[in-house]
Amino acid sequence: MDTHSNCPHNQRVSCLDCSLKNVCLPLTLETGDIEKLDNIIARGKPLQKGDHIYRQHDVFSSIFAVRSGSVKSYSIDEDGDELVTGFYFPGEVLGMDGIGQNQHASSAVAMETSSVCQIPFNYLGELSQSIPSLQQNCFQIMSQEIVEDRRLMALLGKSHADQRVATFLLTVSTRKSRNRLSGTVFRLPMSRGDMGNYLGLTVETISRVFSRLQKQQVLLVNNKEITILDIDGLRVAGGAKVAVT
Amino acid sequence: MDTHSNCPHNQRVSCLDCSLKNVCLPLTLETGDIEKLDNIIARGKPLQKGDHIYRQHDVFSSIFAVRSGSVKSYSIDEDGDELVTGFYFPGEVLGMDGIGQNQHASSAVAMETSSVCQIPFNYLGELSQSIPSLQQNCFQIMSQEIVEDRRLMALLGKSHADQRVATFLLTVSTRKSRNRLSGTVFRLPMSRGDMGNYLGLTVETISRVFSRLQKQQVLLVNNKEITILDIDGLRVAGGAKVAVT
DNA sequence: ACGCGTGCTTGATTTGGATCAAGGTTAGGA
DNA sequence: TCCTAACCTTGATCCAAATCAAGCACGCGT
Repeated sequence: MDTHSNCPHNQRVSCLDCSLKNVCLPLTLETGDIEKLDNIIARGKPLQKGDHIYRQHDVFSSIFAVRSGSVKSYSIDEDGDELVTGFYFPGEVLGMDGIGQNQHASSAVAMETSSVCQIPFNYLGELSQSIPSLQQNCFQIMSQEIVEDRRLMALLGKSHADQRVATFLLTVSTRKSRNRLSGTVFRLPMSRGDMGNYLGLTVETISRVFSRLQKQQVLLVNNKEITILDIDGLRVAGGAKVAVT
Repeated sequence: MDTHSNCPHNQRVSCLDCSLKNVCLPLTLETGDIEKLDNIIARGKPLQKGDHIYRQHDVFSSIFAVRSGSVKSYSIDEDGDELVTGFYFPGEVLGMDGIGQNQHASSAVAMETSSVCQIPFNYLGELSQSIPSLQQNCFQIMSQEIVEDRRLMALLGKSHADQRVATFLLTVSTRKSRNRLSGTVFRLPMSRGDMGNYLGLTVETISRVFSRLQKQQVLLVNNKEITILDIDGLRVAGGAKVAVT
């Protein structure tokens, strides 16, 4: 196993050395406190595409932070249908939907080779008792998740197909940028099916919207590789008013 | 002002005496800890229909628990459209979407004469440092909010009008029952427009679904008064499989 | 009590996206 | 390397809910 520290799937990196420390859970922590957090975090070996991090109804014990790769969360409803509930990129935290019921409300699976940090929740709770800003961070991350879910609900409730897809791409773009990656040229790790499921659209509709946006010179689509040619055009497709200049 | 303790809008009730203590924030607290929580909670005079509790973009400082009446939360999007994000009944906590950005992501308004308990969040955070189960409760309430938002997202993403309305009514029924109120005969405090907005449907569709369900002898609708005649029928309309007996 | 406005219901028409159908492309395994 | 299965694209048709339109009922303030 490669332990060279610049390997993105490296297991041994401490939060202190992690390139994500400013976007992940340690967000506002001081060096001493990061070390304490560091001690409770477990880092498993890299996950392969299709490997599960946890499964729906598993007893809840930890939350997870994505270090590299990407993760999809989904649940199976009463009719046996899959329901994609979220996508997670490096620096993002997942699993918090399990706290309330003490069991995971969804399953989480790697969409590509990925590595995640496991943060045992009872230790995190205890640690939060002595590090006020860590407790604050936990509240903030959960609150943010609520805000983003609300945004998506709005999108699902009142937007048309083009707007949903455009907004989704803009969201992904923003999240990639936050990790200092290109916000205009990126790879979408999920299938069209998963994207459609998440956005409440069929595969066919997703495909058609991509074709349409490409015809309008807004996007360049090459399978999963996306190039945003005209980000304002995408915002307009997403429902934004035309800039009054 | 009436201070008689059985008045539902009474300002002076302590959490200890409050009929909601088993469904609200004090959920798992011990008597001594409830007293500590009690000391930080402010109880204003009753709100009239249309009074705001907080407004979108206000600086965040407190979360609120509904004591009586009912509250609607909504936000205004970039196009100036109202977007209903939730309804809150007695014992339910609102305002947690403001923690992440330190400003409220939505506005909250009383849908009828109501009273709410104001819980200053910085004191609550401090108190949580010394009462582990209170911290745990806060995490649980937020986690539960995420789970419920996910459920609604699923509903908005893949369900038809009848299913959305049926599921919504079942949710309200469950929440009324939790407060030891009738789960089959109740008043919907919101307008058809707000309900439609929340469910991603138009007023006309809401109205038609109600008529349809009434024709099917599943509901009895009298303006805002709802009587559920056949709760299994409603579950079937909500997409449940027919019971195999 | 009356009048007015807001909110609700019902009907007719339109439309965006689902569904059905078929062919093309890509990636992974033998 | 080829084969196969999963995934993606494009076209044709259908349908559920939006939109447009009009009348009704309830509650509120004077």
